[in-house]
Amino acid sequence: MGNKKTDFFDRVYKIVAKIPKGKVTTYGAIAEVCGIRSSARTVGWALNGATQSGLPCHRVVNRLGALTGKVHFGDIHLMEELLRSEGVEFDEKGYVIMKKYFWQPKKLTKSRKKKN
DNA sequence: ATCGTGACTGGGA
DNA sequence: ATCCCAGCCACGA
Repeated sequence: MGNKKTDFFDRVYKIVAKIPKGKVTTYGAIAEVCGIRSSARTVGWALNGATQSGLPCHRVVNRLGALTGKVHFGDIHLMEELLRSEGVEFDEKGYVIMKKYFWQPKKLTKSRKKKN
């Protein structure tokens, strides 16, 4: 409805929830889909309250494929294990192989009233 | 109202 | 190659 900024958070949650299992996406990608291409930080801030929302925030990494969210997860090992259990592979640096597992979210069409 | 911070990103040195 | 700086948006104090 008329919500503006709050709607932004909702979009982030929606997108994160749509991340396919075994795939990951970046803050920047989500930000762009949300309409704030230039502010990936805000995405992380939104997820800050999403950790308890039951969203697969462990599938969200930075553009390098590093699990930066481990700070709020408490254990980076946990996040890595979660991704590994989904089939995601890491390189020697411990980064997700973005070239293989990066998932590009699609823009949320507001006009999806008909046809699904 | 302003100021500072942050789960980021890109470009420059 | 690595390190540093500036930009960006939203929120808490």
